[in-house]
This record gives sequence, structure tokens and C-alpha cells, in this order.
Amino acid sequence: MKFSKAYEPNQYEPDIYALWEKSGAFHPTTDKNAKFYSIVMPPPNANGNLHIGHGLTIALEDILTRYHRLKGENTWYIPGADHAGFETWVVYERYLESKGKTRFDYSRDELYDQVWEFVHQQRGNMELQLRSLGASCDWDSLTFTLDPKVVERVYATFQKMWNDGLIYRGKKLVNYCTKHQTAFADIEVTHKEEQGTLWRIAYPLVEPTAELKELVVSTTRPETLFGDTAVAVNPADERYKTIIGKNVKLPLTDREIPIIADEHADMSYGTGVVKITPAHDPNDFEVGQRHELAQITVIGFDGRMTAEAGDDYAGLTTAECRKKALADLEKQGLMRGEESITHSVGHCYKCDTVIEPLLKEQWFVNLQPLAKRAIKTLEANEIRFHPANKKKVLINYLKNIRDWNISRQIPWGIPIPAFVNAEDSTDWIFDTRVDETEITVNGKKYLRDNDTFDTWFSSGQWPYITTDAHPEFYPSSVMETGADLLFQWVGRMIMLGLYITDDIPFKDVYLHGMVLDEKGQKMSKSKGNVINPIELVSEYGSDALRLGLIASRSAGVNQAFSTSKVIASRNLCNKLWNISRLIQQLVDDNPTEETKPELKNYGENWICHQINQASREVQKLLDRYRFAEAGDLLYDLIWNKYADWFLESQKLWKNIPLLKSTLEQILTLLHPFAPFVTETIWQTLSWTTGMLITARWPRAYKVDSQRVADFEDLIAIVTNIRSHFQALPGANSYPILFHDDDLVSDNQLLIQHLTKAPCVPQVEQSKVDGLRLAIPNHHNIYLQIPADIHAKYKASLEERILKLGQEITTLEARLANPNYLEKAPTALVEESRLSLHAKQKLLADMKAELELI
RNA sequence: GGGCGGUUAGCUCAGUUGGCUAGAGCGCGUCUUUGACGUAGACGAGGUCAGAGGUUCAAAUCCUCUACCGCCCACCA
Repeated sequence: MKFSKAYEPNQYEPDIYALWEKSGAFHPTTDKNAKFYSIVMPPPNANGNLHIGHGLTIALEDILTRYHRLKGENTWYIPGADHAGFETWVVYERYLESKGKTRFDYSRDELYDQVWEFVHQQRGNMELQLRSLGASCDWDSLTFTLDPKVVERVYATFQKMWNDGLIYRGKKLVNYCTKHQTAFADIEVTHKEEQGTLWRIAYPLVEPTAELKELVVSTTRPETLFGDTAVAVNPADERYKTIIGKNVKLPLTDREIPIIADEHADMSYGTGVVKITPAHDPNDFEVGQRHELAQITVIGFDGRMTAEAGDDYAGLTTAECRKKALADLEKQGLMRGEESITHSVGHCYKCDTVIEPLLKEQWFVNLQPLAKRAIKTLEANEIRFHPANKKKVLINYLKNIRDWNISRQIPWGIPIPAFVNAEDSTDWIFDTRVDETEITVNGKKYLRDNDTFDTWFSSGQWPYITTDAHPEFYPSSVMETGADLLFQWVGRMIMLGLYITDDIPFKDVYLHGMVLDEKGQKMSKSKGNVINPIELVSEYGSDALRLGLIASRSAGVNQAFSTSKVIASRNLCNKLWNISRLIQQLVDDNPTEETKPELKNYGENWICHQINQASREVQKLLDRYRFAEAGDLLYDLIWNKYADWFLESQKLWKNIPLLKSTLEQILTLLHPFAPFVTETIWQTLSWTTGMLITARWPRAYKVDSQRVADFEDLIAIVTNIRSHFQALPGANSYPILFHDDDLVSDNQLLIQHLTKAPCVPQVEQSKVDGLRLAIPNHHNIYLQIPADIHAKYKASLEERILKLGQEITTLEARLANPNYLEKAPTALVEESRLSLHAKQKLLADMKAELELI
């Protein structure tokens, strides 16, 4: 007897995981006759700790992996670790700051080496945490996003794009965080609705006319005025027609700038005049291109005003400059009012600094052709989405896709393999000798681009890079990741996958929603409401966390974390443990020959039917990614069916071979969801061999369906009796009598056992006395209760007669409807008829009963 | 401005070709030391499925509108 009274996960989990790992069960098989099933894990940050979202990710992916492994498929769950370029860099820069250093104290190569070292010290934590979550992934295949094979593929892709003309170097406005000193892709900028001020500033005409002395522009960013190179009016705007082409004086400077006509100016907005600052506003940049305006950069990459802003302002921060400029304008009498407005402002998603649109030369990818192909593929339904509507959302995004800035000004990442001619800044060449800061090609000196790739440029290629050792696993079976990464990651993997491999990168996409805190708030370090999955594992067990996380959660929906669901799941594990404990006891006490299980009585047929059905349902549900429903179903099977009815009845019969067999099946069915407790039990039971992780999904039992239906009746009878015992005043149990009922006759002992009734004798019909039970198909069962108590039962009987009457009326009305008879499926109509007859018979019995009282 | 969702029991949520009496967990009430489990067992209460209209033999489910809540995208000076 090795089963303790309660299941204590901590005591077993590490050993069980080690056992799996050592056995080689995580390695992929390559049996040509079996299906191939693969999941590429979204690589967690190598440098970080796992958060609760990873708990969900691993739960979902590992359930699928283990399920398919049990089904005998070639299964490969590929783990990864992400260098997480910017994320990690932010952490490291903070560390530098704490040491009183900055990035400018070191060369790029020095910094790269330092971060490598830093990450290396941290790495391993994350992997241990994945183990404690039970991820059955193939550790030998772990890919780090800076592994040479990744870098090679990324370079090959970059070169292919370069050759195909999809990559270009352009000086454009990029989203720049002046604190982190790097550019971002558009998608990485967080937009927030903010209160701002719209100032109206007068720009005096150089040649004032009688009716017009100045143009009043509206702006939320007066500090950019120093970079204005025009003011624009709408070409159709009658107010300004005559002055187009004339000049205005740019306040606070001695420059004059032209008045141009451009559709961008909205006649109905403010005065209809807009200042044009091509170097600091995306719209104005476009206008500037159309009109060949100069681009004057007045804000530097450090967030301070440049010399172009003039001696009085150079060196000020943008905020200081705004204040001073407004004051100076006021002094000069050029302010024409202000109003408060709400507008959307871009922020750095890490430090919340306002993102500056700044002119910078960067590498861009023209995504149009890739997006076009992706849209075609999606519209042809070649990739299935869960939830399905996310496909539409992605298509909508791809239709409006813009060029992707892939340059990052941070040292931690894959260096961009490009060099520029020292003599000619337009002469760029592709070369992978990124370890050298300068190279010589054809006698010319070329200097290295010091930028690195956007992390997503490499992660976007993850599926085919990670599966290259076993190409038969590509495309992967499903990409499971957070719904928030739909554009950033999933969309790019599809585009790049199609581009590079000419194939989809995965067949299905499953997107999970965010795990919110218990109050439904987004978790964040600053709010202090972060839930640590590893702490939950140590408190409740890994299985409980997994089951608790998937409970009541559906694809794509953000949902609060619920401790009570984790506790309920822990209780299920304990229940299963005790089920096993009881069965092991029975096995120990009743030594039998090892024989095939035979189904003898009603309950045995019934439970085997329930297991068959659950097995079928779970397969159906998992094939459709309905994790929560599958979990619920197994909870119900194990607790409400197996333990409460089957095991209770087996205390009488003790069909040892069947107890063993059914327990094995149940353990197998639950294994994908709760791998630790099921394997622990498997390893503890005296008769099981091998490991559950590599067992096979159970085969269906052959059952007698009449017996199954009969046992359902028995359940109804027992429940009805228990209900009476509870509801009737007086003693809490009474003898049960019956006549002419084979089912009850066959199961007298069982009914007695389950109801705790003193006895269940068969009697002559004439001698029957007592309360008659109202059970469909079983009208001859009675409770022998004293007359006075019987009388008290009258009221409840009348109530039920009334209710039954209503049900009968509804059914009669339905069956009297010719349209129903004609149009509803015949099986349904037949069912209604049967139901009506049963109820009518029952009603008659109950009425007779009432007369007797 | 464009797009996508949500509103079901006290709480958190399931409910995907429309079809028996709308489910679960937690919570709540009553009872129970029955050969594993009190992290338990038994029984029970609790819902006009946001509102209005429509389609249908039949609507929580499909359509329209309304109200409230949310998310994403967008270059709103």
C-alpha cells in the first residue's frame, strides 16, 4: 500500500518529470505509418521568469501534445528560448544604469558580449519552470533565437528579400523612443487617448493684403514650429485662394515659408490652415514629398532641440521648448487662442515616453506582395483559426499593411548583415561578416551597419527554422499563442512562411486570451497584481494549475484567473488519487488471476458506456480545441459517474479485472490534462507497467445498451428515494417495497446499499402499503412510511401533479400542431410521443396515489 | 473614423449545423463520522438567457433595432 491519504503533488512531480525526460518519451518518433503532429512553442524570454500566461500556453499545448502522443502519432513539441531583443535590452540597460553606466560607455560588440553573459546567467530558470508546468517538449531540440542556425536562416531571408527588391533602405519618419534610443515598427507603438491643447498661432503674411494680414494655424505641438517648411491650405478653400504661393513669416525665426495648396488641409478644421513640418509629422512628411519641401530636423534623437531650432531653443527638451516658445509667442502677440482637445498620442510600450516621429535612415520591408499572398491563402481557408473571427481581423490588417521598419538601434539582437561604402552612403552591400566593423570589397572600404534586426523579423521565421531537423513535421499542426500577437507574430509567420517555404507554416491557429487577475484587471508589475504560476504549482500542484487555467476559458477571450477553479481541480486530483487508493486496496484484498475484464452487472455496463462516450467526446472536443468542455466532461466522468455511482456499486461486486481496466482507461483519458497525478498513480499501482505518457488511447468496451439504460433507471430510483428520505419528516430512512419489477428485483442489494434503506423486499401487490414513488417506467416501488407522515406528503404530491399536468399540456399542444408533426425530425416527434405517454401514465399513478392518502 | 466582441444562477463562466426539464465550478441551505477521499458523501434552493421586434413547427442560439460594457486598428493638424 503506497497510497498516502491525500495526494501531495510536490512530493512526486519533480521525480515524475525526471522519469519522463530520462525515458526519451519527449523525443519525436518518425514512424512513416503514423501521423505527424507538431507544435512549436512560442519561445519564452530566455532571460525572464514565466508568467501566468505561459502557464496557460503550456497547459494548452501540452494537452494537445500528450493527447496526440497517446493516440500513437509521431509527436514533436519543440521548445525555444527568445533573446527578446528589446525586452532584454531594457532590463540590461536598467542594470547598467544601476551601476552608473550607460550604453555609450561601451562599443556595440562589448555590449553584445555583456548581455550574452547576463542572459546566460539567467537562462535555465525559464527552462526549469517549463518543466514544473509539465511541458512534454523535446529538450534536445530547444532552439535559442540567437543560435547560429537561426542567424543563418535570417540572413538568407534578408538576402532573398534584398535580391527580390523587397528590402530597401529609406530615410523616413520612424517611431522613435528618445529614452531607449531606438526606432520601432508602427505596430509596436501604443496609442493612448490624451487630453491635449490645440494652440492657434498667427503666421504673419510677408505681403499683407487689405483683408488678410496673417494666417492662423492650429497645432498641438508648437515646439515643432521651428521645423515648418510651409503652411498648407486646401486648394478648394475660397478664403485663401489668392494667397497660394505667397509667403508667411515663420514666428520666432527669421525664415519665410511658402503657402501651398494641399488636400491634406481640412477646410472645416480650425482656420483651415495647417503648418507643415515634414521632419516631425507623418502627414506633413507626405505633404512635403508631394511639394518637395525641405525637411528640417529640430528635435534630436536625444529628445532635445537641435541647433536648427535656433540658439534660444537648442538643447532644451521638447517640453521646455514648448513652454518657452508659447511664452515667446505670447510676448510677440502672436497667440490667437487655445482649446483643450482629446487626441491620440503614441507612447513607448515599455517606458511610456511619447514616441517622436523622427527622420532616420532604416531598413524597410515592402510587405505588400507578401501580404497579398497571405490574404489569398487565408481567404482560401488553408489555415483554420480558433476563434474563427480572428481570421477576418487578420485579413483586414493585412489589407492595410504598411512597410515594416526592421532596424533597431539596440546592441542586443541579430546584427543586420549590411555594410555601407565609406565613400558613398548610398552604396550598401549585403555581407555576413558582421563580426568586423569594416570590410574591404573590390578595394573599397565598407562600414558595418550597427543596427540589429527587429526581434519579430527572426521570430516570424520560427516554424520552419525550428523544424528543419525533421522537415516532415512542417507545416506544424497548430500555432498556439496569445491573441495579442495576431498581427505582430502570427501574421508575419504566415507571410514569411509562404514566402520562404512556399507553404503554410501551420495548419491551425489557436489564440488564447489574456489571463486577467481575479478582478478582471490586466496584470502588470506596476499594479502589483501579477500571479506567479510557479508559486501556484507549489501550492496546488501543476495539474491543478493546468486544469484550473483551462476551465471555463474559450478561445480568444480574456478571462479572469480563478483560484477557486484551481482548488476545484486540486480536489479532483485528490479524488482520483483516492479512487486509485480504494481500487488498490480492493486489488490487494482480493487477489485474482490476471484475466480480461468482463462486464457482468448493470453498473459495469453503464460505466463502460460512460467511459466509451467520454473517450469519443474528448477526442471530438480536442480536435476542435474545446479544452474547457473536455476538462469538464472528464471531471464529471471521474467524480460524478465513476466515483459516485460505479465505485459505490463496486463495493458490493468487486469485479477486480474491470476495476483495474477502467481505472487505467480513466487515467489515460485524463493524462493530457493532469499528467503528473495520473502518471504518479500509474507508477504507484501494483499491476501497471511502463509509463502512462507513452501508453495508448483506450479502446472502447463492448457494452449491453439495455443494461446501460436500466442502470440509468436505477440511478433515477435511488435518487428519488434519497430525495424522499431527505425531504420527509421523521426518520431519515424507511423500508422500500416493490412488486413486479425485474430491475429492482435484480438490484435489491444495490438499492439498499446506496439508499441506506433498512430493506428492499418484494411483496404481494395486495399487501403493498405506503408511499408510491413517481418514477417513469417503475410504478411499483413504495416507501413504507407511517400514515401520519404519508399525509404530510400530500401537499408535495399535489404540487408535483400540477407541474406534471403542465408539462403534459405543453407536450400535447406540440403534438397537436400539424406543422410540428410535418416539419420536425421524426425521431424528435417520436420522442415527444414517448415522453407524453410516460408522463400520462405517471400522472395517473400519482392521482391514484393521492386518492389513497 | 474603421473593425471585432460581450451582456446567461449570488460570483466567474460554458452552451458552434436552432430541438427533450438551459449546464459547471465556487458560494448558499439541510442532512451524513456509509469499508478511498471532510480537498468528502447525500439532498436541495437559485435563471422571464440585457430590452424590443422579426424569421421558424421550435430561438440563449439566426436577423433587425435599442441600451450598457469592452477590445483592436487608423497619419484626427
